[in-house]
Amino acid sequence: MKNSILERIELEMAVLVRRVTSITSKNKIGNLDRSAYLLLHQLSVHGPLGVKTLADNLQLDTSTVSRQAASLEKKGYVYKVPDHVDRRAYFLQLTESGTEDFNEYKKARLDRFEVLTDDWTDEERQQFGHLLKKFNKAILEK
Amino acid sequence: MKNSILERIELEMAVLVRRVTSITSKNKIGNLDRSAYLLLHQLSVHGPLGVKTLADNLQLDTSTVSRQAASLEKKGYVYKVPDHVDRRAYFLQLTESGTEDFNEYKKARLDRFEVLTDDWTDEERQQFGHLLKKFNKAILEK
DNA sequence: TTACATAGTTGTATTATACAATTATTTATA
DNA sequence: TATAAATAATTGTATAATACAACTATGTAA
Repeated sequence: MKNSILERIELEMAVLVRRVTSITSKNKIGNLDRSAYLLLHQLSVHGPLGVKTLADNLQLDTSTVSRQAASLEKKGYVYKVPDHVDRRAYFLQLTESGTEDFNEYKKARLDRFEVLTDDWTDEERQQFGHLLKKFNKAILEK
Repeated sequence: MKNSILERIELEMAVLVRRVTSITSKNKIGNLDRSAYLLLHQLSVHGPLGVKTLADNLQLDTSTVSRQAASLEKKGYVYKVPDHVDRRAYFLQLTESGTEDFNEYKKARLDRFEVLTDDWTDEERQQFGHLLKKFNKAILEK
């Protein structure tokens, strides 16, 4: 029945979040945690962005992003570029070392996922990626 | 290529954890948060368990579980049953109100997942549940 | 019987987060 | 155009979930 499928998804999702959280709280490769990673990911994909935009994209409060940004700035991973059009705002720009460490962290994550799915078929990996993306989109929109 | 599939999984997983965390930090149905939910889930599936076993199952520190248990006890969701074999330990037993609120919370979660996947095929839901489970198992074992 | 191990608790610290108040600036309105 | 409302970012404060370390009481092994 549909309901038992949902029950499985529901439970495994709770477990997943619990486990992944517990992994990422330990596995700090270099100086990056998951939050910082997602922020840098945004910058690496979209180029320089302001705190507001990042907060929207990451579904976080601006105060949270502001602190994350400050922390990344202190580590030399990003720097602030004034927005000459709107002088309240500025853009967070990835530094070279930020880019480097981001890539290193990403590589380490990929290696981890590679191991975790090394006995999966390509079809399964494909499906999993597809469904995760679909699910994330649903969360965002519904 | 295999690598781009992994990149998708890797990214969507980071996003998923971020989004789900942000949902569950707001959506406190009744008195339950995700941690408490998983603890009660353990009890509801396995029957009365001690702090140590719960901590192992949930991959948490015993101190963390101890506090969660204390908090659930204060809310009247569980109570402690002394273990007469090992007098250092006891079992956490679900109360009636604990069971009730657990079920209510679970129902609310299921409804949420129902909405999130209402335009999915049964096949997709099935696959998603299956792959999540497989992935969780991999995290635990690898 | 003494030493080591274990179940649980409590003290302390860290991290990620939100909300509220504040400052500086921009946009809209009267 | 002058003033009011909105907005970008920061900072103060609070909370929640977590870990590690120290401790107590009890159990197990040498």
